[in-house]
Amino acid sequence: MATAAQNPYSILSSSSMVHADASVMQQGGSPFRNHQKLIQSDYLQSVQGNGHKIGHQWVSSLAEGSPWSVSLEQQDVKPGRDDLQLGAIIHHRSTAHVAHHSPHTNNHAGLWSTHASHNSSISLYSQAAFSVNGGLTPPLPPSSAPTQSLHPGLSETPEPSLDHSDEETPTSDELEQFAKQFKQRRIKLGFTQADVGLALGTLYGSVFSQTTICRFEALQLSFKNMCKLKPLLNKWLEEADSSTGSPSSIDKITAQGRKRKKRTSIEVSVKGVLETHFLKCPKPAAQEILSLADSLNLEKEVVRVWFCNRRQKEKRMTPPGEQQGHEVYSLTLNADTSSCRDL
DNA sequence: ATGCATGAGCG
DNA sequence: GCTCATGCATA
Repeated sequence: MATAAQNPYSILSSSSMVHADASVMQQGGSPFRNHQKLIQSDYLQSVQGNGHKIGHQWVSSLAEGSPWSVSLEQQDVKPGRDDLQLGAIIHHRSTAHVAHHSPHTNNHAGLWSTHASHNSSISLYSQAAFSVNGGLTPPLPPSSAPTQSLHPGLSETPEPSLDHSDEETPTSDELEQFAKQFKQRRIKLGFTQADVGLALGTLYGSVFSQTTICRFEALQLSFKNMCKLKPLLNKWLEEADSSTGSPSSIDKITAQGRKRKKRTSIEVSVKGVLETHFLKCPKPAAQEILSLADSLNLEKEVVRVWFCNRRQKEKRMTPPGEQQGHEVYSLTLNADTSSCRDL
């Protein structure tokens, strides 16, 4: 496990690996507690042919009456910490303003915007730091032999007799297995999650972020989403260990500047309230959202999004409360979800 | 690793 | 205005 951590290039993700490894150890049961529900979804989005969505969408959509007003504000004022993951990419961040938001109640329009800071708002994919190798060239392959298969006896790994060659909808266990294996191989090969995401772009056309790879490995995506990504990751895996060392496409999809609303930080106490409401009513009506937002001194949109995210979280393979291992079918969020009338 | 956010697509 | 896939920014 420590292999990747010794990799000098891995600084940026070493911490996440450590955490993640811990969770891998305690897997056991099927995490698909919402399985039925997951399969029910119908609309298919198919792989986006290209991962380059250069976005100015935020800015443009603003023009047409969105509550957030347009601004050229630079979004980051991060103290130190995050700079160490910048690796080779030189990018310039400016320390503009600090406080950004909500001293008071439901203020619409332009809370976190308004002051234009003309900064070069070029936010690169910082987590993909050494993206100089978008292809399959491990920064520094650890000593372990790459072509070898994963060892079957680490935690338990029953290894279902499944060939990763079929693209038929896998079972939850298969996905779980694959995810676990994928992660182990990935680490052994000396790649970070960000590397993989980038490589997928250079190799197959659709880039993915560190976040997505991470969530895949942790089974934190919907069942369908997992199924969609599996073949791609599988291909990468095959490529990766067959072409260890061979230089590949060295192109890089460098970033784009996209204006994004500063992430709202919701206080724990407030989260508690939201959580409570969610349990009572996971799908509050607009009016309720409004009053809730009002009483919590949050923007309505923030509350609305919070509920959306909370619902989505509920639908993941690995539900919020537990780490995989035991199946606890507690909250059975039903699809119909009529809005609540009494609160 | 995860919280909040965005946007496509769909009623 | 929701769901879903996805990701920037942050802890």
